Amino acid sequence: MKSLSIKDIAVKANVSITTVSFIINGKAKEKSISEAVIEKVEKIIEESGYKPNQIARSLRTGNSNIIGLIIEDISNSFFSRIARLIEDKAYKRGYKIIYSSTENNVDKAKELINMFKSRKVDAYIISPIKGIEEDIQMLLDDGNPVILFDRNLSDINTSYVGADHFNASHQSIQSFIDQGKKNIALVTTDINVEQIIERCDGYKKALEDNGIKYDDNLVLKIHFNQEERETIAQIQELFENKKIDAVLFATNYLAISGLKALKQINKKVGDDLGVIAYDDHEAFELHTPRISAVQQPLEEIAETIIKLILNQLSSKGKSPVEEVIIPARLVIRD
Amino acid sequence: MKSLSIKDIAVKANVSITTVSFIINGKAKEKSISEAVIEKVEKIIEESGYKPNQIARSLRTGNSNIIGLIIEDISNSFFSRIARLIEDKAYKRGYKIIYSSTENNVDKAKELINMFKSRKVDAYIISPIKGIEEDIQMLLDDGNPVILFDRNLSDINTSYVGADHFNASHQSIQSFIDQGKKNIALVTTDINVEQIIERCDGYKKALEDNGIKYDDNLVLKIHFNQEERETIAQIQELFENKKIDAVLFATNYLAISGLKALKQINKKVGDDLGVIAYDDHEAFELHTPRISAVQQPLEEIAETIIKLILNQLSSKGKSPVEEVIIPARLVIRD
DNA sequence: TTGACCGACTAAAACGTTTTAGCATAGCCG
DNA sequence: CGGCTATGCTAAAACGTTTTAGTCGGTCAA
Repeated sequence: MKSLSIKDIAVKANVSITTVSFIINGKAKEKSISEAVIEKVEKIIEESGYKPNQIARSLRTGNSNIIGLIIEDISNSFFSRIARLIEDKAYKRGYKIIYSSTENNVDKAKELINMFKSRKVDAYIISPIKGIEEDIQMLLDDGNPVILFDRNLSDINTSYVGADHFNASHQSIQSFIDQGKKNIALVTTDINVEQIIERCDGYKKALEDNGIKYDDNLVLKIHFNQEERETIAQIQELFENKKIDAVLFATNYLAISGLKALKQINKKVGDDLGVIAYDDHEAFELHTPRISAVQQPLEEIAETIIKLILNQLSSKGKSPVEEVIIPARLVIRD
Repeated sequence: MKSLSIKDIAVKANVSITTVSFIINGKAKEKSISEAVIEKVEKIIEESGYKPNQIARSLRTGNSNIIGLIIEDISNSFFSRIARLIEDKAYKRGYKIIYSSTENNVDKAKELINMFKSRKVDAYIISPIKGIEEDIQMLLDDGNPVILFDRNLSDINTSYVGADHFNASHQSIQSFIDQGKKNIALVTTDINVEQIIERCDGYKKALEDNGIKYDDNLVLKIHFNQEERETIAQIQELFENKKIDAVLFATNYLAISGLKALKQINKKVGDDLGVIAYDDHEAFELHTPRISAVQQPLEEIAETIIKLILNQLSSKGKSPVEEVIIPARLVIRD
């Protein structure tokens, strides 16, 4: 069963395709189509359930009303929540989101960009990784709106929205120190992205500010794509061999693995062992004792991203590059 | 900067558009294009970084290589994990996923279907809700491949993939009874979807099979879109007013709210109060004590969905309708 | 020498829109 | 009455592909 085209409607209404198109696009008044014709055509459209073919429309107009969202991993709750918020807000403005996960793989990320490019998405929202600077620069050169979020790429001059990772991390460590902790570990990942680096820098700076010597042995860098089992083993090794009275996990999934690790070796979180996780997670509120976490203001981040994107989309010319750094909130629990 | 078109390539290579198209689509041999020309054109394509415009391609061929995925809520870990798996598998076969969340809203679901329809997606994967039967039937009538998952719609005759909710639920309750529990509560949602109904039916049947009378007062139906605060209050009320020694939560987010509720009123999960959650969640493994859960085989579900979709896409004719029910696994913890 | 066939390629239609440019007719002013 | 403007509409080009139905020369068998 072929679906209806604008032509079918035109024939049924006994008017030209042009007229139908004007009516569909709300230009009827402007183009001085008579009230009678407008009504007739609208009735026919209504009755027949005709929907314009977006593909043809996109081909003609050059825009797709689709925004491409490229993230690390949709199954990570930070990203899935952001995705949901962005989707929701975009949807309300008539845009659809088409997303994909890079899994921190440069090749996949490049492929995704190409895929989106050939699909002519109207704008790109990217949580980038090192190694795709060139591809992003090409998008910018072609005049596409691009917003980076969560992590910045210093070489790229485009708008960015993210939390203040440095200060959040600094503040977390400071809170440990204020509680009298001295041997503070950091469990982080080995992926080389700005937001992770800032978290490390905040850690170092806080130690330094308090006259505590930075000890490389207390920092564990976990390889990104490895099995959780291995991660757990490495964390256990760290805690068994070092004297540690507090730990900052640089991502929520590391914190989850870490808590599992501690549980298995029967190390209790509490007064003797402080834990803060970067990025909140439902599990933390529920854990006994409850785990403190750095909360990124997801709603605000999503809202800002959409705002910037829409600005760029409406002002055809170059919009100013904006970097929005949003404070994150350390939620101390128990 | 306009992006390149096939015409630019043709001009550069001094051949016709047709020839370039054949080469791009791997039909060069078949159409007897000479080796020399193939090489020349491929070189130019390579150098110029030309990518075919998928929109024009879709318009012409009528298919988009996009599969539409309609789910309840991408920020729910069950769905985000499934989405990730589906995306991954589809991607490997050259398909992209475009997804959207219905939030259990019939109007939004209908709109999404229309949106996907006008975008000419090649196939639909839908976790449906009551009230969109007609729309789905229209898709089927138009000859679109449609796979339902997670929940079935009895009125609709199309392929379905889901877990065996009835038995998983039955088994969960049976395990409570085997431990000597008598007053078993069920916390579920009020959305009227088959998979939830099956979970309730499993609950009832298990009680009946063991000669325990079904008590309506032990079943709490939570309104879907309400604030978590309210949910927690209702659950607390249930536990404060009834004698309950075990509870099955029909979804993972209800279990999370439930555990928070119990924690607040200082009711300890353990020997005196058994808890099982439907759908696993990282928080359960981490909880003290660890929470038992029904695990749906996500990997298998995703794989089956993709397999069915690809079958339908390749066999242009009507493929047989298949209902695949996959056993779920009750993981008893602690 | 002819006709059939083959190899190597191409012209042009078609997909379903949007949009530019223009065509009647009518009314109005001077 | 001639020229203008407004009203109400439409023809046709264009967007970038794929694909059908060729064309054009050459080779080979009869």
